[in-house]
Amino acid sequence: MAGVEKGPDWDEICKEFEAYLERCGQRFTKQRQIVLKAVSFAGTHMDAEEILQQAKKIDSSIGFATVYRTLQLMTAGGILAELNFGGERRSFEVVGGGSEHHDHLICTDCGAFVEFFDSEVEELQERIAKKLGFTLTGHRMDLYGNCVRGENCPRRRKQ
Amino acid sequence: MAGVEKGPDWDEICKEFEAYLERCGQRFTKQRQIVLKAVSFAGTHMDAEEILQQAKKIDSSIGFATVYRTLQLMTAGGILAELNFGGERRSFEVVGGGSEHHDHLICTDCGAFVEFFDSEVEELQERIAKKLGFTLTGHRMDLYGNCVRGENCPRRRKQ
DNA sequence: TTCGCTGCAAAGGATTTGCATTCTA
DNA sequence: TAGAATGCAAATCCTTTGCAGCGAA
Repeated sequence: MAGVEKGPDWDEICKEFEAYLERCGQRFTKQRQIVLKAVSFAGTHMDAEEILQQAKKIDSSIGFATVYRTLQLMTAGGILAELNFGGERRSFEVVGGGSEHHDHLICTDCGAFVEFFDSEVEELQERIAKKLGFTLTGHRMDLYGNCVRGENCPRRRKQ
Repeated sequence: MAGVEKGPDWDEICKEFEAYLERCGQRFTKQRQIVLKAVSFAGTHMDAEEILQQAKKIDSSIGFATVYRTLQLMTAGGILAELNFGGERRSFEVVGGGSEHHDHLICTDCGAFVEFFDSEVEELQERIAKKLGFTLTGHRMDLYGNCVRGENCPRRRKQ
């Protein structure tokens, strides 16, 4: 069943990151909290620039280095996933903190963006991996298409 | 059914690129042929550096600029698809010239790489896109997992 | 007091661009 | 011959790193 994703729970995600940091003997500093807050803020994927801007609203002294270092940590800790949509710059989205896994559907005309979850896809992927002799640990699936708005789409990029 | 992909046919892919260039009022130059040859050579994805090296074997005077410009053209023309596997540098693979579409399965331990095609996946994706009000034009699906070789894998990166 | 963390600035790497020259239709 | 395409080098853009000072256990 295709449906809409559930957002991450702040407390849970916070706890998760803190636990990861502790496991690595690292500290859950003010800046790391701010970056975490910044990246969960939008509820969708953001690139480093956007995350920095958001973080700066909370503490303007934060710099790129801290943001990048924190993003790396959070990705390693399974709090964030890294996304790359064709040609665009690297971006990140929350996958920890009880946020449900989802895939993406992107309109190539206007950039409209839908996140969805489909259990059939998940099962099928398991079966495929198994058949090919792999133990599945993760996946990403991006669908590209044109949204219903078609030629009337206000954000349409090309005619 | 999961299976192995079919490689591109050189004549067909050549014709396809030439037709695209003609449509855009551009020329099918010697260098563009060489880059095309270079990227179809390996039969799998290659990054710009690898493509340049391959191209230089045919004509050592070719430079990065030409390679990048040509890759961009070929991607726009639907001859190549751009790939980004987590964190690694951008790479490209042939999707035109009658090469069959496929998805990827990557071992996160050793980098083992399998290309597969599964018609159930294709159908399912169509259904999902339709349900969400999109006309599907393309997709990519990457599965991550651990290959059978497990701890005995000679190329294993981490213990 | 120690060791990790931060911010700054500089370094690094990949990709793109400007320009004079060369090539192709 | 005109407009494109090329190769070089310089410029950009994104990301990482080095380092001195700051902060938390």
